[in-house]
Amino acid sequence: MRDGTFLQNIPIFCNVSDITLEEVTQHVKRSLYKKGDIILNTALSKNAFLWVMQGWAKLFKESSKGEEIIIDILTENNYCGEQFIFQSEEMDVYTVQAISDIELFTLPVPLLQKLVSVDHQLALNFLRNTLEKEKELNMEIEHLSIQNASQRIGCFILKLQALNKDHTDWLHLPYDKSLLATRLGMRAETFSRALAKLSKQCDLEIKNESIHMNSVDKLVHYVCEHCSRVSPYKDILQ
Amino acid sequence: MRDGTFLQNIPIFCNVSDITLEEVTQHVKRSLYKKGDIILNTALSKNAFLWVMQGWAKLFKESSKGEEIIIDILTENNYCGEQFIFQSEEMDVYTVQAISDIELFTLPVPLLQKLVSVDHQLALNFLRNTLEKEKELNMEIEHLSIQNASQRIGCFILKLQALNKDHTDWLHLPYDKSLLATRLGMRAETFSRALAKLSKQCDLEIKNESIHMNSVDKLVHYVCEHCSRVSPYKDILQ
DNA sequence: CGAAACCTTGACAATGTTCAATCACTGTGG
DNA sequence: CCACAGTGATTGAACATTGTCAAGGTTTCG
Repeated sequence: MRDGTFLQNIPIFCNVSDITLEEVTQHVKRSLYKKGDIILNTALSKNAFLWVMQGWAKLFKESSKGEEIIIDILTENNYCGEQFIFQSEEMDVYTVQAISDIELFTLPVPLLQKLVSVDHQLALNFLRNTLEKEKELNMEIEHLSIQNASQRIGCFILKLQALNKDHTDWLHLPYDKSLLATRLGMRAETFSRALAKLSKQCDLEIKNESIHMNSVDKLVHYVCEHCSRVSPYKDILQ
Repeated sequence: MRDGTFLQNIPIFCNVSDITLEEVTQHVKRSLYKKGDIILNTALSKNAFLWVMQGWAKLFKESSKGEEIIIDILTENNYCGEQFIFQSEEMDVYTVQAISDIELFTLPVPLLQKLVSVDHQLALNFLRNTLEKEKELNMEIEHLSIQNASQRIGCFILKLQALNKDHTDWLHLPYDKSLLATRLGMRAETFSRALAKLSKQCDLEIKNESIHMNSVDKLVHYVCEHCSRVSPYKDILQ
């Protein structure tokens, strides 16, 4: 726990001052959780910055009617809690739950508030990462408007392939299909039908939660048809 | 043009150093444009940070098929071009056009790059504003999933009311309905029908582009039904 | 094995899109 | 002042997509 060398590979802490690194090292809490574990409850979430190193977690809260509202799903190099660094009066609190075995670290928000206000490089790193997030959110909005259910699923599969550094032949959906459906803005039933349609259209083999692409090209062509992105997955995938 | 006192009321430049303020004052370009004017073309956009002081502008680009893709619509205290401050290889360029008479200022991106890397307070201001934008984008995504067409229109009307500082009885749609439809993720025809439905449901009077709310409460209740926001317009409006 | 959770399928309803026709408003030129 | 073209807005009808509800199938795990 005292060894903070891993921090220097985290984009947020790249090139920050030795003092910052020292303070962070002293307060950082690395943890492992099992699938299903509650990582942060609503009381804790507003005081924690959380960075995922490996695995998957979901952020959700309860609506007034008691149903679960998914706010975000995080995987490696995603994070949450940055909104609390400049806390305004009213802030969304949420619960964070592991949806796979997961490795992560957390930091107290008050510490980050202090460090960001002092360490210029840290502020710049946060700015860069937040701008990147902003860009992704803009893409997501565009996709919700112009992609149909099958295309959104296909887009998710392509992102999964980009995460698949070992280039294994088969991809595995990292969490439940019903949760994925919610994440992609559709019902579980729609997901089921849309995935079936996609697999016919783009020559995918599907066995339960495993997917094999016979032709990445076909999938990219079907998914990225109307996308405004300068370089969609056409170029990212080999 | 030499007088930069107005800058201190712009959130981005609040409390920045005198040196920064001096540099910005020397390079800032305040401008007025008429409705329809092109403010930045695709070549210029990637070198300009743009802040709207009054009026409305649209950001758009051409898809591969030549159709117009709306990226964003800006009004007072909105801005664009912040993505270029940390330019990665591939960046979206766009065209900015005035959709009402408009007052704004621009700054060269390279200057901002330099100032942000030197002035800690400026970096913090950008970070705060970007986090705020991130929050708004998250709300927009939630709304696209859970609100129907009428509710999204109602939500826009409530935001318009929040901008209406003079508390005039009648609101005026600030730009074409067809553009507003696109902005809200629907077709012009759907917009037309959904607005008619909304006006019946929530007791609105509508004459061309003018809208009068007979009951803000009814509208808020209809629009914010499922919204996860801590304080929706219920509390913002008197 | 058996219960629980998850997924799929069918029938039908609700919502939004597409295409074509028409209407309303604006501004121009005769 | 009117005719007329052009733009934007509305409406109707057919269609496509997605949501809803209910039933049944599959997988997982004690």
